[in-house]
Amino acid sequence: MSRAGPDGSAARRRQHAAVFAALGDETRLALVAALSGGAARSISQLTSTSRVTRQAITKHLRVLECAGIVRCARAGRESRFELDPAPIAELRAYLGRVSEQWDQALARLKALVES
Amino acid sequence: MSRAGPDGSAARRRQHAAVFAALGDETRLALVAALSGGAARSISQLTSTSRVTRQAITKHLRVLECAGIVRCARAGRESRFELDPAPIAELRAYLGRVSEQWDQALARLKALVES
DNA sequence: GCGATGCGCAACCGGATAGTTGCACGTTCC
DNA sequence: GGAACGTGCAACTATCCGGTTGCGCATCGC
Repeated sequence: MSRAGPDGSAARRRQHAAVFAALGDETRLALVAALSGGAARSISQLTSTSRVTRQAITKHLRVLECAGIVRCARAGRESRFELDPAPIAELRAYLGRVSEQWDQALARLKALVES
Repeated sequence: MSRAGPDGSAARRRQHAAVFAALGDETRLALVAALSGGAARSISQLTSTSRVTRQAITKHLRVLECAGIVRCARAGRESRFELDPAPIAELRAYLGRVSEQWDQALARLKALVES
């Protein structure tokens, strides 16, 4: 398990797992989709299009914030949340490294068979 | 929340969430890394490089299998697991759509400011 | 000032999950 | 045949997670 994968250190893997886990929920994925439009939205706004309580949405937003996927800025009496695409881009790059490693393995196998 | 994001239907979102959740664990991420080399490995092999029990590894492999990330094939007395890169590629594409939507929003904002 | 709005905090609940241990069964190999 | 190996199944525990409710506080608008 400590074999060098497409991942860096174990700490890096832990970080990736945290972001994956944050995205591993339907409601949170919907929040990300709602925020991917670029506009910052308040908790109430994000709750209005959902079927669960404002508190539930708040918890989900905190999870996303801890994973770095989302940033919060207080504006008057409302908390406006905004997407931070950096962790998402990092995750995408990570998945790309996994796929790449897989493709290279297939290519090596193919070359071995054809030799 | 039902606003059209980079996601398709709600069912599609549910599926994505399931795969994200499957990857949202350090141990499972390590398993994926170990299997990304292309070779199929038995449970004992995968356990030997880990600090947890074989049973724990087995459970994690079942989770990955349910998410479609991994396939299992019985070979004699051992179960050999192999990576299926399709869901990972799909997730990568999904993250790409999120980033793209974000970039387009930024571009529109920039155009608006400069007009 | 006062009602309405938006939020945070805390407690609580049910179900999922990560992990362990113990045991039984098929398979391989000598 | 018998020992060693690789798995599967079941039970059990502790913890985490998603969700709700209730309450209190700050802020905005009239």
